[in-house]
Amino acid sequence: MTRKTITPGRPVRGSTTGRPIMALLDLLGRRWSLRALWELRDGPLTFRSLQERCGDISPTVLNRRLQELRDAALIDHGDGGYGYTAHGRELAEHLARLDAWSGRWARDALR
Amino acid sequence: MTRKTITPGRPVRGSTTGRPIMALLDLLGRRWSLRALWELRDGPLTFRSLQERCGDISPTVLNRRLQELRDAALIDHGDGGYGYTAHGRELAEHLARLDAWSGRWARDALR
DNA sequence: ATGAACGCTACTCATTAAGTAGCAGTTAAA
DNA sequence: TTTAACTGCTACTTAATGAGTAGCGTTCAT
Repeated sequence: MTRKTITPGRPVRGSTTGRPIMALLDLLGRRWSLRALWELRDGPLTFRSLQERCGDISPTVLNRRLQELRDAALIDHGDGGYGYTAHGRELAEHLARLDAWSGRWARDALR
Repeated sequence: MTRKTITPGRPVRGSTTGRPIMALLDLLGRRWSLRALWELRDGPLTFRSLQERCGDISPTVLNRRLQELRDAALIDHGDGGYGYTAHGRELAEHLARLDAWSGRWARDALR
């Protein structure tokens, strides 16, 4: 099996430069990637409970995303299920800041 | 025409809570959303040059993403083409921080 | 009036995700 | 020692989304 792994340093959808940010935007721009990362914020989750928290996302896709995130060393699968790696935790902090920001965005950007 | 607009306060793919972060993750998790926002970082771009910078993405999809981002008040279309709104600029700052972070991630997360 | 740029829209075809079923492995209790 | 409930998946079919290409109706400068 040849997996479509996202690896910084290698070309990526719509970019041949291999700049890390491109790899990252490609990875996170896939359906459910961001959401899955977000749902792990309070600690590891099993495959099935993560699936449930993502609104009963199809296991096919969830599994694909999890493999990609694992290949990217953002999550791993250990005791308690899927959880952040050290780098994943750093990325999650960025998401937490986005969460705070999104409140303001929601309050006054629309209407 | 009924557009699939992402609006904080309204339910979204895989979530019925309407939390702003859910709307945001859904919006940004669509293909080319993040990339398009990223490519506007140095100033407004025309539809066609934005398309070019995204690796000749199909105009159909680009247009859809741009409409969504416009509806979300993250970009607008004025002199010089598509550019950030005030909120869009704030979001872009988050992306800039991700860019900085991704360098470290690339350096020591893989191999 | 011609050409070049603009922002699109309309198609067809390919890829991706959704949705549902179920399997093989582990654990723990009866 | 089978039963039950969990685990992480995989295999399918169908639906939705994106890719790819052509070209239209503007505006602008020549």
